[in-house]
Amino acid sequence: MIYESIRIDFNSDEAIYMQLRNQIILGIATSRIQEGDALPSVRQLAGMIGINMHTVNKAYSVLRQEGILSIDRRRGAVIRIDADKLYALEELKEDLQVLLAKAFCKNIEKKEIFQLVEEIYDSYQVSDL
Amino acid sequence: MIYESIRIDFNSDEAIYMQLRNQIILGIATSRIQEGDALPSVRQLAGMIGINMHTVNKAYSVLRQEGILSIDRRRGAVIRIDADKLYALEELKEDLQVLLAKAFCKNIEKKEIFQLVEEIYDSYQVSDL
DNA sequence: AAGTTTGTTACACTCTGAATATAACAGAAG
DNA sequence: CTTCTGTTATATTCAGAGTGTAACAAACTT
Repeated sequence: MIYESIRIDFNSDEAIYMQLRNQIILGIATSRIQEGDALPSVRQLAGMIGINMHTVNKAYSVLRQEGILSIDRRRGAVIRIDADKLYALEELKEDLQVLLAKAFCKNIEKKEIFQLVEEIYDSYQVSDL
Repeated sequence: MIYESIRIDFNSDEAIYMQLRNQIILGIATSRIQEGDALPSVRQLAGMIGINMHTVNKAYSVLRQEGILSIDRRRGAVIRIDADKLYALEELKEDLQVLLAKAFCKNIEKKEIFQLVEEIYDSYQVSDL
């Protein structure tokens, strides 16, 4: 993955460590990061992006807690896609409930949502062919 | 809508005004609040839930900015479902990209997501028959 | 007409979390 | 042995959340 491509919006109301976490997850989904890959060290990535070491560390910690990163002392931070789908599904459902409720308020039809999901999810699928 | 049914988790890391905003949106989607309905005044609702007036006011302000509430001086806060779908679709797409990326990392298949979307969205549809 | 309720705004305060900075430590790698 | 790693600790600044009190004009109630 080209870590220089990571862009942080410092004017955003979203926390930097959350933006970083999201971009890493997106990087995995788009296969720019692959399972087993080692991420840069917290100091390296912090230097690349231009933020503090602890901010990167927090993003890694969140990803580790979510079961996406596995931080090995010798290999560094490694992508680990395991299968704790049970909790992930529960979490996804709660997030979708709020998201779809607003979509419903905006008169966005189910067909349009299906199209969106299809479009986005397929863009993740194709990339590891 | 039974506003006494609104439950705020004070131990949550999510802001109170955001929890309230989400519950109102969910209330609309599940037809517990209907278009044209007038919401309680900021002081009333604050008294019901047991929070400050300004917190309720902030939730209303967010909903107003999202084009869901229309605050009229004489009629109070009224549900207004208008059609600025263009921006709503863009926003939904960005949120879905992150959400589905994590789902992809968790090996949640597209079929499972479709089932979730169908289940949730239908629970909104049926309620206004 | 008088009193009440409304949304709105303003100011001040506490508290939490985000982000940064600096520093130190043990373990692994060169 | 030196360098780099993750990790932890302490401290600071800053923004936002939440609450409290107060005031105002407009609208409603009686």
